[in-house]
Amino acid sequence: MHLVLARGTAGAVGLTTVPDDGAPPGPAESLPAARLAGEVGRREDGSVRWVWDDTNRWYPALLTDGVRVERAHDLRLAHAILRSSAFAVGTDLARAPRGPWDGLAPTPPGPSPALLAHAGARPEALFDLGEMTADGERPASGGEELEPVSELRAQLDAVSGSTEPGRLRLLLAAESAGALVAAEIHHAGLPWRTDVHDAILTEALGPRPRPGARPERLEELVRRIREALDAPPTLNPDSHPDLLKAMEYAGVGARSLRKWELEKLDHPVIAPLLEYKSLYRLYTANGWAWLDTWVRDGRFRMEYVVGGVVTGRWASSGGGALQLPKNVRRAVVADPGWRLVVADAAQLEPRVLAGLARDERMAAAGRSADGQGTDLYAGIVASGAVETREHAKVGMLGAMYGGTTGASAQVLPRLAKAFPAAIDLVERAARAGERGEVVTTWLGRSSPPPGEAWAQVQGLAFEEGSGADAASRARSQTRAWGRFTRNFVVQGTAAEWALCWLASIRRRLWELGETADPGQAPEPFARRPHLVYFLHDEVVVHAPAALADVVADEVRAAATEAGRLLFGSFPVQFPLSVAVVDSYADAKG
DNA sequence: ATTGAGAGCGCG
DNA sequence: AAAGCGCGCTCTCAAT
Repeated sequence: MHLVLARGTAGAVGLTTVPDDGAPPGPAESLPAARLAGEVGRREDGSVRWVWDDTNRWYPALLTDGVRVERAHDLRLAHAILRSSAFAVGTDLARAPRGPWDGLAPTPPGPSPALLAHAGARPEALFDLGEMTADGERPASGGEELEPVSELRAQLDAVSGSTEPGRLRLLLAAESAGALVAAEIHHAGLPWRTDVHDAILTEALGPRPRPGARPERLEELVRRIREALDAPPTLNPDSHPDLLKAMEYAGVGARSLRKWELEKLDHPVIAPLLEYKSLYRLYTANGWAWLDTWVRDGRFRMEYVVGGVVTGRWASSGGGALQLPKNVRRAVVADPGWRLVVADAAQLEPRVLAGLARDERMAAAGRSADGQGTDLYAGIVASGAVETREHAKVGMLGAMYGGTTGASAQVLPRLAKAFPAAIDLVERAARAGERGEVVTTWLGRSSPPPGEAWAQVQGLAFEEGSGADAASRARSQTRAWGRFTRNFVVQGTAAEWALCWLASIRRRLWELGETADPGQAPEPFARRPHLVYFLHDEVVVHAPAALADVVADEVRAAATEAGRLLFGSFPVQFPLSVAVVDSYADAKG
């Protein structure tokens, strides 16, 4: 059963029951926003699916009131998928003209709407629609109203009228579960020890400088750089043109300032410069300013953007949540009496490719009798396809990314011979992209069409009297789009596996129940293990110490479940490396 | 003052 | 070793 939440008038909330069997919706009930959390908590029984326009518009307020829901349907996210899915092309939803549900901007997980509503501060602002769209069009803000009940009907019809209702149903459920997870991670926050982070910074950079000044260690390196280049004190190492000029004058012979280019050169400036760049990065991207901005009360509150990447991966906004450098992960420390369970999926993308392509031999290469799986690249070596693990790895990466040079291209023919189904699948995706066609993930997320600029460049190449450069530009653009679609099917399906994994972990953790003593985590997680981080193929669970080992087992079971959800009985395994640690840095990365 | 680009590096 | 996929962030510098 679906329970649809909608904005009512004067801060009221409308609640409508929509049966699963296509029967007409019940009458809309109206209740004051202040009573919403209580009402949701009362009706939540683990089987209802809560439907709302945007998870971040509703769920943070519920969490603040300690209410967690088991299942949701995020209409904004679902609409975006259904609108372009190749599985749903013939449906009314896909054929309808652009409407208020198209191009809705995600709501940031900001201050809690319910709290604002209680405080009486601009309650209508709680329901403001997002502003921008990719093409600059303004979606319905004001004029057109979002009508969640009829939109749900349209979406359910689109799913059942699609060519793959089962897969789309799973995709929408997984995407929405992901939205719940993202909101919960924001709510709980990643445990972050400011004192440890500060110690890391002080050790590397020296004490925190006064505003506008460079840290001691950086200042010292700048002196050495100027000295090695015989440059004046006006040389600004943060200005690339400035620095390159000085290096040219000193005869260093650098064509760029990229780390791996500099590493090939032999000159006294190289060592201090490389060290400067590395420390400068730490200082600017994850230094004291970052700490001030993003860590409050011992928690880093990430702002994930679910479905923010075309492939279906999550993006993030602010804080660089998906780029936490390894050297600051020491600051991620479990609360006293709690542990971190860190798990990452081993060789996720090639395994997903094996499932996608139904490549029995590649699946076998990553499989072990105990069901836990074995190193896929080692298995490829054992199959005799290539000589070394490194060859297997760069070969597979090249196949999935479209690499055309070096060792990766060299071993590709041998992989193609040993695993024809897998390699053929990515090659076909690449050729489809080169023709300007759309490709689709296993569960039904379709790639965007190439776009106007693409067609223009292609058109120019065939025009009368167009030069060789126009033709080569078109050719290189064609290949680039082929690499994109080649990767899209793999990366996108891996993202679907990860969503299913997350959803399963989330449900299993909740089912583990409560411990006796509350920890420092906010309700509803004070006595429960909960997700605190997600990074494409990796999760961190914050768990009461006594539950850490059983949590590790559940996370493994969830990976197996995700594999089954996507690929049924096809025998591809998804092994994890799991560590129970106090600090994130102690999990082997 | 604000905006957009390019360069570079962090993560998977 | 530094090609090939997807991102976000911070910096400088030129354009507005």
